[in-house]
Amino acid sequence: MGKEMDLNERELKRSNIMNAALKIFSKKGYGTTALDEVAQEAGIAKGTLYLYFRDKEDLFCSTLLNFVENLADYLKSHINEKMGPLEILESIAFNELNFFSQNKDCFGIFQTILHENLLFSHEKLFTLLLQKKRDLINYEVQVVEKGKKEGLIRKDIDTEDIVISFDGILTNAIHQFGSMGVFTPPEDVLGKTHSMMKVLFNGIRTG
Amino acid sequence: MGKEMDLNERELKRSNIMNAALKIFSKKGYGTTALDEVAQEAGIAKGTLYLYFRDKEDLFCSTLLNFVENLADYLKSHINEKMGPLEILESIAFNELNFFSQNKDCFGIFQTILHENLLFSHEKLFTLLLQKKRDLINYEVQVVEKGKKEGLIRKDIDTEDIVISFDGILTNAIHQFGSMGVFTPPEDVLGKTHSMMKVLFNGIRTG
Amino acid sequence: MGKEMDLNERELKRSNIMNAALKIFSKKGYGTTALDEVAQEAGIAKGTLYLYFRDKEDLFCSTLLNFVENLADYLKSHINEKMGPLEILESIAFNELNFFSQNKDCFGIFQTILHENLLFSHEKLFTLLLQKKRDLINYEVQVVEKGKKEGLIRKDIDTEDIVISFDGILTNAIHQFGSMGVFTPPEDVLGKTHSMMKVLFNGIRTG
Amino acid sequence: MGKEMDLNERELKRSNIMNAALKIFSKKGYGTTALDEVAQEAGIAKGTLYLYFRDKEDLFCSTLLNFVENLADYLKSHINEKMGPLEILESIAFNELNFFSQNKDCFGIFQTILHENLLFSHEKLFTLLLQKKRDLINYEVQVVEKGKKEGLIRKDIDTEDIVISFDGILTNAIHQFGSMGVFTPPEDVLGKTHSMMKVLFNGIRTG
DNA sequence: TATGAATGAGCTTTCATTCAT
DNA sequence: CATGAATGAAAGCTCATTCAT
Repeated sequence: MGKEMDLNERELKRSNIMNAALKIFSKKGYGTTALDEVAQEAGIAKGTLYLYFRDKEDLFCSTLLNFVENLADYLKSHINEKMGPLEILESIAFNELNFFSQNKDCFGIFQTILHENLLFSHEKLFTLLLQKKRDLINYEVQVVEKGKKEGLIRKDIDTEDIVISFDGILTNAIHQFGSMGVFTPPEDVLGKTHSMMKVLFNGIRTG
Repeated sequence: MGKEMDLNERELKRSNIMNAALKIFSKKGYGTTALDEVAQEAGIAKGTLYLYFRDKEDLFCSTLLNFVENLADYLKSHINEKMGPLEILESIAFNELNFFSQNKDCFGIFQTILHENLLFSHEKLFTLLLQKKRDLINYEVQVVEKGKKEGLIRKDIDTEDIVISFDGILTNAIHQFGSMGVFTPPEDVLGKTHSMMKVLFNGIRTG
Repeated sequence: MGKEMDLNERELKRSNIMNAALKIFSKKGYGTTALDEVAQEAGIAKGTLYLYFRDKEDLFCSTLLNFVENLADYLKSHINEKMGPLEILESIAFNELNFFSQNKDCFGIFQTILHENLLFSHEKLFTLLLQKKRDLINYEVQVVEKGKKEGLIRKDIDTEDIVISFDGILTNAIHQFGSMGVFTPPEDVLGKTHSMMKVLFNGIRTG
Repeated sequence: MGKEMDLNERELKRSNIMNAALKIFSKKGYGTTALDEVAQEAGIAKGTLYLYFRDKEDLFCSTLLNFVENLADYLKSHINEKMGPLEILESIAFNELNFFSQNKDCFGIFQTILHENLLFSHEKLFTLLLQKKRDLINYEVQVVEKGKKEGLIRKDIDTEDIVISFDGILTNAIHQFGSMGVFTPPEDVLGKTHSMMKVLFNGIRTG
């Protein structure tokens, strides 16, 4: 009956759906989420989901992939060549905290990414998702290595351990933004970031 | 089987089921886990589950509660009064890493605890579970406070931030033990722990 | 099917399902009826039932309510203001017998209404159902009272006893229409009704 | 290990179980009754039921059969050869009302007998049950026929219709004793019986 | 005999997916 | 393209029945 859809328009609608899906998957996890609810959140009919995504798994993986890409782009956009390694780590921390404090709906997605990933072990899309996650980590590894070379970061700790620590601190801090965290969410993200980075950079031990 | 069951025997069977459930829930999360699989893992019939647990939610919450209690007990059993605050943190880190490296099936349960908790907001058992988690964190808060009083820990970082960092580092490290971790599991947990704690205690910045 | 459904169409489909349900519930009672069979009788998939009814109990109560309403409407449509009390009772008897002789599937529903009502004591729908039943009985009470005032009905018997007798005779007669009745179904309902009413109106004693 | 059970003792235990079963089946109907509850009511283990009854159906039919036999025996024990037909009908009515007013638990069993009978169409036991019911009705038929011969009962009404009316009035009256009847249970059964029989014997029409 | 833990078939219910409109 | 009613496979849960003790 009608016109074919503009490619951009299609991409826009996909994006709209993924935003809704991100919200619901974040809140409920994969297995517990009903597509009914995603459709409702997106303001479309359930059947329409299948015009844009092959199936639930495709929607899930696409949503996560999209999210990780958005996050990575956001983080990269705040980094420039003139920054030193420590500055870069601080920037990543600040902007990641900032990103999530502005999108509180998504705080649960990290757990989903980490946890439900075994479900789809053999899917291309999932491999791609894992790759994206790895990319971010690899980038952090390079930054730390560079810091070591420049004599800014201790060489007696495995780069691997440093990155794990950095990511762990960040992830856990983000999680505290969620509704059921033990501590209250920070009013100023900047102060929080400094505090966190002080732990990482200077340790907690005195003298 | 027949004849009334010994209370201990009943507790033993409950425990057996919870071990199976822990494994499956850890791997799949709550929503995606089918009780069929739990029953099979436990070597019992599906209906038998309902002799020991009211429903799926009860099984889930009981399993998590039991797990957290076991972990807390394990950690406490390795702490004594003579240890200083830093030693205690190191002990918690070492033994928690150790616990999970010996129970690799369970590495996913942390995400489940953190993430799927919104599902059952109004259940007593779940409240209890949250309480247990909080207990552990509160204990860590006390240790850090004591460290500050004794002049061992910097007073210019919020205790809250320190605990978040400590837990984040640990949680993320544990997660790397899981099968799809970015890094390979460490052969010696002791070395890993020292490395992690070095980051926390001394920071990553040089001189 | 697609596109929003007409309200009348929805009501029609609900009605179709309730007709099937009436048949099966009548034959088997509540507890013994499997929704599989209802779906099959209605010519739809099992899942479709849940698009029109919340659950089995809702289907059951709705079906009974619908049935009682239909019966009441049918009976009322044959009564007019010019009829005397005895004529009205005879009309109710005749048309109720007639209704069931034309819908033999439903002869068992009375027992279901009477018997399984304790199951759902606290449901709104069920309260409504009881109310409908009561309405019919209250109407009969009024008719008998009017008959007494007009000097057509003996005043030395409790109205309550008269109504119980009237309903009992009718109910039992209807039940004889069922497949395992002791007596064979009457060929002419009119004759049967006269015979029944003769018992009620004139008693069985001679002279 | 032990003695064989005395036949009377066995019969006693069967009877105990059937009493419990009668209570529960009366309240819930066949399909909705769980044997757990019957066992609990009888104060025995669930498995023990199977030492006395082949299966649920056997328990159900045996219980009904036993009940009908008990009722019939009770009714017969109050009839003697000197009584006239009308006296006999009145005796049946009085004693049946009396029986149920003393065993209010059982008021629901009539519906169960009438309704759920189609379930077991091909069972010997069920045939037997139907036979017992028929026996009672046949006896009433004979009494009415005798009444007609003696000129006490109108010959212009089918015996069949008279018996249906008699049973219907009784059944419905008994049902009013149950908790959800529209009318309140009578304090004196004797008065109630007279009232009911007045309807049957003399009709409700004046002059 | 009596027990009650264990079983698993079968039922209720949910929800990803399809397809006629 | 969009819809949402319909589907049916699969999941949670119940309970009649069995059997080791």
